[in-house]
Amino acid sequence: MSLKHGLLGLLNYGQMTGYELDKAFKASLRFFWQAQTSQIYRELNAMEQSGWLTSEIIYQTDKPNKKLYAITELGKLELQNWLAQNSLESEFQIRNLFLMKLFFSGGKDLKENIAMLNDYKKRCIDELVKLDTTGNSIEQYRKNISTQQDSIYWEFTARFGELYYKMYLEFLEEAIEKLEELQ
Amino acid sequence: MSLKHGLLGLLNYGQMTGYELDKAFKASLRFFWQAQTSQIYRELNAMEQSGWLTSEIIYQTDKPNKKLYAITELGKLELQNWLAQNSLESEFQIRNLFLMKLFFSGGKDLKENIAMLNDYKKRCIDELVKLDTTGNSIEQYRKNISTQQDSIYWEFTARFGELYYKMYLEFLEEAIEKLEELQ
DNA sequence: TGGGTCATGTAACCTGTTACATGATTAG
DNA sequence: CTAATCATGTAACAGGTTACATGACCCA
Repeated sequence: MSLKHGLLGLLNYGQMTGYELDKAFKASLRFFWQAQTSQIYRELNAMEQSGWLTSEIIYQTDKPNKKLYAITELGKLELQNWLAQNSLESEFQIRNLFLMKLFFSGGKDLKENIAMLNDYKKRCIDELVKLDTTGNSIEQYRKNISTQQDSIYWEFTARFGELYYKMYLEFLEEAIEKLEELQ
Repeated sequence: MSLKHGLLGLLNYGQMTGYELDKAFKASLRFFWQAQTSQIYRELNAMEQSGWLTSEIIYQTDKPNKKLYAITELGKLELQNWLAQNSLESEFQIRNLFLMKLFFSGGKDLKENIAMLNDYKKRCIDELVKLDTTGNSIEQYRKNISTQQDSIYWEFTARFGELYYKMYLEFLEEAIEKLEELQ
């Protein structure tokens, strides 16, 4: 359970509709968790049934009606509990398909592999550029949504992204170099 | 689909039973992918039905009978196809619950958060020690199972692990320092 | 008149997790 | 006598993915 807690975390900042949550999720949490729109609606339903949320339908004439969700006391408790317990094992695990592919790449020829690593390198640089942009958006959110206390933790996660992709880039460059030596 | 391809990759080195695959998976791929024993058996079944594998029952008197799997031509093709196409988007995504928790940690008090980061730091050091040990096991596998061509890619994935956890450690130390300044 | 935004979902499927079951042999 | 190793799974559930559906309003 993780998407549920991400949604709880967002709703703890204030009431939101599924549509808004979807956008907020994709704007702020997308770097370390991904969720389909359909999954978000499904989870919101389940969370309401668990008593973590309440909803209210807002009738609109010019736009489709919407369902505004609010976190309950039970939901807040659940969020606090989740935040308090650090489950080191599960949270430390990596799942990385690129590494799995790389592990089995001995069967392919060198040139193909060098090309592959160069593709990833380009992608890596893209990600670093994107992070530069989101640095500013944290500034904006900070003023609008939340207390200053939160923003330092948001910056931490952004910093992780920066360090991560820099490390990734370093790794790719090193690997490309080693493969080129074999040619 | 990823576990299936990991299993294909292992079976491409030679015939194995589900039990052996489970152990091989946990020995070599566990760093970047995790799988339950029950899931491995289930996937092997599905893969045989797809015609990627064939199986042969080995009758034993002193031990339980076993089912030896071998990769088919179709399976090899599937593996090669998977290796050839690099799907940058999905393979680049991170899923990290620790970061999600950190993102929402503004509500907790400083001391708790510093303690949490220190727990992760300890765990990080543990992982670095573990990787040091597996460095040797690659050496052993290299001689036994496969051609020398493969081993460079195995070393790459181990190197990624090293860089990753060093980066993680650096990140945690930096974050702890910043939080301690706020006290 | 075609595409984007607003807004909600359902259905089917695939993948991953948890808990449980069986039973012989062997090493400490 | 107890725990580990060998060896196979099943069942139920939780979580994630893909494809599809609806329909009004607004802007170019």
